[in-house]
Amino acid sequence: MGSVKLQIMTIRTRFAPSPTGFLHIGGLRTALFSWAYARRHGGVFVLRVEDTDLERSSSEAIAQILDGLSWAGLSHDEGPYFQTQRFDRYKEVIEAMLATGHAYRCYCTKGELDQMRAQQTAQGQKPRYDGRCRDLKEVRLGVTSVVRFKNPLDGAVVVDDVVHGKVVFQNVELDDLIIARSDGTPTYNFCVVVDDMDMKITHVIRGDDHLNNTPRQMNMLLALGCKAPVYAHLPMILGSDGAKLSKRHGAVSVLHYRDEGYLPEALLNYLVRLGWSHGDQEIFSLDEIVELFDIADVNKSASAFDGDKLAWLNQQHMIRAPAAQLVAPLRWHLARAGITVGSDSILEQIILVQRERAKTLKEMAANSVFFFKAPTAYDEKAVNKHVTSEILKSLADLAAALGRLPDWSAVPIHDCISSCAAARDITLGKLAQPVRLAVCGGSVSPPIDATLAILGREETFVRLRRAQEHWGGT
RNA sequence: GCUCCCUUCGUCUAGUGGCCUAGGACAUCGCCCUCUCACGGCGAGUACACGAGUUCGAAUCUCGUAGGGAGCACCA
Repeated sequence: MGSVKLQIMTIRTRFAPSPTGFLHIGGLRTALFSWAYARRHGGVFVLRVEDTDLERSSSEAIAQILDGLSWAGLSHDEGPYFQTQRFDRYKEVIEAMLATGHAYRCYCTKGELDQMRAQQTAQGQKPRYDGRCRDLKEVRLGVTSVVRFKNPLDGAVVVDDVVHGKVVFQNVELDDLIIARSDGTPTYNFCVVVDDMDMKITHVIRGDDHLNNTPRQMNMLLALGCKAPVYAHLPMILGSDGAKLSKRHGAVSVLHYRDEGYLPEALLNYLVRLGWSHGDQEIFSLDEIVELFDIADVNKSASAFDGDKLAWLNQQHMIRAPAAQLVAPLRWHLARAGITVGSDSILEQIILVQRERAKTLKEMAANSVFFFKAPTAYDEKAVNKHVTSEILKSLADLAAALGRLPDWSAVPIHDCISSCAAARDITLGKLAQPVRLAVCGGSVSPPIDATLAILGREETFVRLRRAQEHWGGT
């Protein structure tokens, strides 16, 4: 038919973690890119758990990965599928490949294979299966067989990668990989192929440590009469020292960032800027990421993780977010610091005055404990510096003046402190610092007027009196 | 060892032959703002891994070299 084939293809991406450990930022970024790409094109984001390694997979890891994704807000449209629940399907495909001659049984023992590899390595060759069982006619008794894929012997596979461009692999470099172990269970590379085919994945977005697996997967797809998906291999994320991120070295669970007081949108913003940019823009909302992100713009080189920039972005997001949105997480962090807060309104007020002086919610919580717990000690150095007998007199004046204020809010409080200072012919700072010490115990807090306003009249007087008594005696 | 990938300020990046004596951001340092701490504003230093070639002209194209990474399992 000569008509133009205009097919509306639904974009389908997938995130396919193996539950052998926690979800770390590398995995989260892969998930983010797949998610964002699907969202941008109105596609479907599939979650698949690659748990064929029964030994190393755990249900705790699965739960942890799911928690991490849900905290980050990367919701999937399909799944989670579990490879362990698809063994019948894999078996079926293996039988079919055996029948069509795309796969064969191999009776080589582990010992034989080890010996083969040892020999090849000794000769400076790449260790690989030499195909000795490829054309075997009869079964070998007494040895349980594995099943190998019959990889083409010549020609080349071209991976047309969205981020790397065309990458050519010679088939001679590829050997016949095992697709079913001697116990019949399927192996990773094969499961991926069957799953991507069955789940109609159109775009495979994954770490570039998989680039070398791709030609084999494409060959298998071809043997199954299936069109290869579009591949995009993302560069890796390295530790802050430029070394590979691993569990032993710097890799932590994404939930660790929640515990440290980071906003998921800030983490995602940080991750999307690793290997990708949009002009000079640094701050992206989740919506903007969905709207602007394109894998085609991702660059090829690995990037190092920079905690300082993450912290800066986190603060920027806290400053931009509606205060109400930070109430729940701040309450959570305060609770972790031993403070339970009922009222939303006081938390909103605190957020408004604290967010430009904290990089994380955890830090904000720590800096805000004094609002709920009177200081048990005063910073000695600061007291020596700011509290004198003269100041103590001014403090008494101020307490009296504050007591006469009809309206307890920041502006009148500020005017009151300033006029008190002016009356004594001292700067505002000279008076504000002792007050600050009295109410929060240290020399750092939000502006003194806002601090007292939030603290409330009663509490302010209690703390002022206590400090005056304390300092008066020394 | 073999195959594949990567290489712009300390870090993340802009840059697709002339707009580049290389732009932005984080970090660093200085100044301003200022009741503290911050936020914010302004400014400074700092980079095209190296070597050849193509070209009137190269961060950008080609080839080498070096360095880094991945893969080469009955792991994923």
